[in-house]
Amino acid sequence: MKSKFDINVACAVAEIFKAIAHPVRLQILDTLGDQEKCVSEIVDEIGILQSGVSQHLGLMRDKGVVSSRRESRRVYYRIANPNVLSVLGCIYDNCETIKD
Amino acid sequence: MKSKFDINVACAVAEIFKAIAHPVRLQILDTLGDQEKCVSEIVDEIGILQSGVSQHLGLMRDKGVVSSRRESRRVYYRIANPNVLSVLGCIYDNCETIKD
DNA sequence: ACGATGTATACAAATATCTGTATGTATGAA
DNA sequence: TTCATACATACAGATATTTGTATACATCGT
Repeated sequence: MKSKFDINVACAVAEIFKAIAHPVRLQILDTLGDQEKCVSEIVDEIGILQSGVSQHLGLMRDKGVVSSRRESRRVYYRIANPNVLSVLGCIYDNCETIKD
Repeated sequence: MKSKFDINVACAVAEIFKAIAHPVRLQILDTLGDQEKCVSEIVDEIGILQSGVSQHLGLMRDKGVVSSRRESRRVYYRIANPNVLSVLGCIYDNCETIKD
């Protein structure tokens, strides 16, 4: 049986996974959950440089993982791709086993 | 609310995701599903060089994503981490939307 | 207009990943 | 032992990712 994935679909899915597959980005997505947060809130919670957070957010926005809206001086981000929330749900459900 | 993930857990989870986040490795995992296949079967189905398949399998084995057993000349691989199957299930369930 | 705050981006050095070529190792058959 | 099959690995050039520093841009208050 051939793969259900052709190479194009595999590449598209891999792009999503690559956008998630980084410790800082996982922490950002985790702190976002189904909420909306601005960059400075995320910076406070993750504890890395603002430029780094912006870069990671920009990368995820380019891949369609998060979306943003500006409200006055602040830019609010949220998880845009519902599949990402599903996948994160799988992680939480299995977090203990994934850790090991 | 601080992240449920500390940096160590985030790194561990990211390692799993990095092991998955590649077009060829996604195709390998897809063709494996819950079955066991030997390297040459995978090579036939994915259509890339044997050395490449072995390298990707080795990487995933190092990360605990797949496991292997030798039977005479052949080495059979299967998905070892049940979380990976869960996550792949999420992808399949949402494949149409992920593609876009 | 000016300064302060909040966010984004350019750049570069360090590091990691990917992939083809060549070769090595393990097993079984003759 | 020798050969063929099946798989693994070493190596290296190409490419991509990561991260800090510096700076640019956007918005608001005065």
